[in-house]
Amino acid sequence: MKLATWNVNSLKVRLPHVLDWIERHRPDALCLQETKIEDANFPVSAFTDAGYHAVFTGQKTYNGVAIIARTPPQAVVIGIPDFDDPQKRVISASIEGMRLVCAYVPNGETVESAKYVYKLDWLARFRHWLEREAQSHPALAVLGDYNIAPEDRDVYDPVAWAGKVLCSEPERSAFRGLVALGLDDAFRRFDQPPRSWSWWDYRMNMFRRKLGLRIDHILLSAPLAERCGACTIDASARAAERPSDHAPVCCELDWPTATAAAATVSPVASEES
DNA sequence: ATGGCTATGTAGCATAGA
Repeated sequence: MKLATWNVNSLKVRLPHVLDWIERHRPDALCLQETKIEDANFPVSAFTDAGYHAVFTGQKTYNGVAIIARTPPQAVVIGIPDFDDPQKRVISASIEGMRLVCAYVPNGETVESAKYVYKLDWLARFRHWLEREAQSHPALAVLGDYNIAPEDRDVYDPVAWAGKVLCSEPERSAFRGLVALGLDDAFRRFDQPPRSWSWWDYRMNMFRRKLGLRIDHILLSAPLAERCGACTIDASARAAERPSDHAPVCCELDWPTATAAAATVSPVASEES
């Protein structure tokens, strides 16, 4: 079972990249952020043709999230319930007996910005909702662009970024608050190369210079975390022609799936069922 | 080097990303 998350920074521009990526990696689910596309224009058939189902909520120009999955996502919920946010940042659904939350956390712009206040308020509401979600869904995965570098080792120049947006203590505290719900940062369960990033600024040749931040994360509840065998960042996607500024983050779980079960069921057994 | 690069909406640039 493979789960992934990728901020594509426009699904219209990045659709060929995404189709190529799912063809090569065959994730069971891929969470997308910054689709920047209205629902009426979502490229449903491109994913259907690739053998995937898609659920999504989007808007023109900004934000927009989607879950692409090999099996039909069930019990789809748009947004954070009881939070009337016009910005399309959250979609959640169930597949293969687990609950997936796809999130695009606000950027915040600068710590002096009103957008930063919105970001912290948004994160508080997100946490409050996830606390209940974790209770009702023991197998919970929260994937997305958190726009938070949790620790100094997630930043290419922690001194220069100290206190800045994405690295400020209130943001890091909010991230730890999510972890405190029993959600484990899958990437840090394993030995990783030092200076692992998921985002590189388009400017100043930051990718070529290997200067970035790790701000895209997969958080797993205990039943999933203990079955997680790997978590990696596919930085090669950032080297593509016309890339997103983010790379996909991917985790593998030892988790039974319907497709795997169907392959192991004998013809006789399936006739009896 | 408070710029730089990319995408969108819209027809010049402004806004946003992080």
